[in-house]
Amino acid sequence: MAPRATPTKRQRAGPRSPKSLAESLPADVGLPRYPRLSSTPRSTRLRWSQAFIPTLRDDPADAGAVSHRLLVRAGYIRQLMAGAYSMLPLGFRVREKIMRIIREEIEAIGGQELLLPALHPRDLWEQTGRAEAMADILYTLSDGRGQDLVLGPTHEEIFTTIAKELTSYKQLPQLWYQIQTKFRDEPRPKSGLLRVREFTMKDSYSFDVDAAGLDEQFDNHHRAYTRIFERMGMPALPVQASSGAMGGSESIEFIVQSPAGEDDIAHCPAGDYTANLERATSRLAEVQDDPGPDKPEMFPTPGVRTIEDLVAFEGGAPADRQLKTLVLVLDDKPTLVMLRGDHDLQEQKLRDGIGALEVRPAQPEEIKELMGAGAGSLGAVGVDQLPILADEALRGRRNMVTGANRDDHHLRGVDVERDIAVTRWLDLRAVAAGEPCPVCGEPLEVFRGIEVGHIFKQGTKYSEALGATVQDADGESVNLVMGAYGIGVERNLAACVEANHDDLGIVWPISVAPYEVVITVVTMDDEGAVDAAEALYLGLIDAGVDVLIDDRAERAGVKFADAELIGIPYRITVGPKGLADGIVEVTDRRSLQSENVPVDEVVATVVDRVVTARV
RNA sequence: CGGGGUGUAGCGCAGCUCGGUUAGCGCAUCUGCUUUGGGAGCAGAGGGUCGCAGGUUCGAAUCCUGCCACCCCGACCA
Repeated sequence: MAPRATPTKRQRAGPRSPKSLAESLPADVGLPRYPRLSSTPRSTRLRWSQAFIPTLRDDPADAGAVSHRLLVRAGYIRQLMAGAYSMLPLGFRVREKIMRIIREEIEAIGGQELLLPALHPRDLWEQTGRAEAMADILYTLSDGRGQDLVLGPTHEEIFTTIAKELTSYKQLPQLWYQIQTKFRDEPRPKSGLLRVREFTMKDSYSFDVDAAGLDEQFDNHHRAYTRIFERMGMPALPVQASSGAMGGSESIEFIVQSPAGEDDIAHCPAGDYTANLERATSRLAEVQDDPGPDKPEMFPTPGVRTIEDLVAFEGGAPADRQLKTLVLVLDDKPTLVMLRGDHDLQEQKLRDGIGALEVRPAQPEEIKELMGAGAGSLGAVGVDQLPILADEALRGRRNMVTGANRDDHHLRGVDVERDIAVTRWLDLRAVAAGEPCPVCGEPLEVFRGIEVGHIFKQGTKYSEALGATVQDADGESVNLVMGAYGIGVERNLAACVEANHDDLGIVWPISVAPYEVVITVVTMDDEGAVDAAEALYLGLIDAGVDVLIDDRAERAGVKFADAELIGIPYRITVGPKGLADGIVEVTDRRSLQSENVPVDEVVATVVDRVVTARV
């Protein structure tokens, strides 16, 4: 992975060092002056020849996701171990710009920045029950005194602890945030920056005296997040989501469509419904059942083990007339779960619906012992010793077919409500692509996406557990009503690449590009080209543009390819040919369109374009 | 956690089945010359605990045992 960045002969020799070059410029370069625009202040004068930008000619062998491949190849990141990445200078700059956008937008809705420790006493996590609930991802350690510690995977506990100093409703609302490192022992880190074990997160927490206040802060975040992702050049869809272990009443996640993502999203093309499959619903066609017999009838079904077997079996039934019976162990409690034969269980719905932490299928031996038959012949008819959870789609269904709890036998004529002692009705089935939108009936599409942000209404879960209260206007002590709002910084960086690249490399939106402009000096051996390029460089720096000058003693082709790979939005190509006619070339990275611009106008032209493109 | 795969120079790989000189190739790097507007050519050079540990053997990158790491699929995942 050797960097191509090497000092040129001239620089090693000395006379072309940045300082002496600047001094050597004619006094009347005559470039217009612009007010300094907001820009990353550091390293503005670092030249490519000295920059650590270790680009690779070949793709890394073990990178699957596009963003992973490009970020490694273009010299933005390097892996230290599974799920832990170093940010190289280019990656660092992009990360800084993303954090700046996030800060601006959270400050704009009243956020106050703080910084909390990453190291927490385990006690605090015991108090909210999450030491257990999140045990599998929690990094735990102990110090020299034997105190148990955890590395924070999120910071509700700590923010709430600080919020205990709030005493009056008059101090509310409060909106606190930090940008800080999180640690999560992901069982399977993957896809480069998309799923890691150590990462930076912007997490904000809102504190209000009532639900109305929370609603307002939640909506504020919804708007702020929309702006953040727009500014980053990523179309992100707000999606109804499961709150999972975070708890709370409502949550919306923001999803960038990408095959590298891990979430499946049901989306109505008409635009009026978008939901994570973990909680998506659809409108199902009504099914008309024949009355059927007065009571279930057993019939032999030799060799029938699956729904499909029974569809094909003489005297069987189509899948939507079958009852699928699953034996699951929910937090050590065996439970029957019933779905229509052609429906799949959405496990997160089950978790959310009954508040279970651990869900696993029962072992074959357990099933045999509980039900008296193997998994291919199960049914809920006559079962009274186990809880029975039934999917809503089975309500009112009659004359169904299901297993008889006797191997190689099934029951027909089952009336769900008459014959089965359903403990609870729940929405448990996974929506499939093509099913009708619950709002308008259009067929839903299902796609994969990356979760780039998630906002939660948490209510009083944490304030209750930790005793964070204020007095309201009536002098009553009430629990703080909380919301929590997260954005993963590096994951956003990767998602941005997923959404902005082509065959040649990354195509950064100007708002987060490590440099806004690269000046490519075609030949370092042509003094005229070098001098002109350096003059443009200084002019753009003066104008507050983030500009990189490619002063390497490389061939033009190498410089062009690298500029495209690392994805700088504008390239100014300076070479003797053009200069003979008084022009340089300005190339737009996204369209790859070039145009000739007179040398003495190019700073103004490019500054204008950059400023317009900044958001 | 289950299944599969891979560890040899900065990166990408061959060599291993069938043990035997100083362990190779491409890219990258360094030196020189030539070249120079789309990943140059020639000549020369540097760079390796062959993932780790143990074992078998006169001799191990190669065979055996154990361990570790990384990748992919699944499970899992605020």
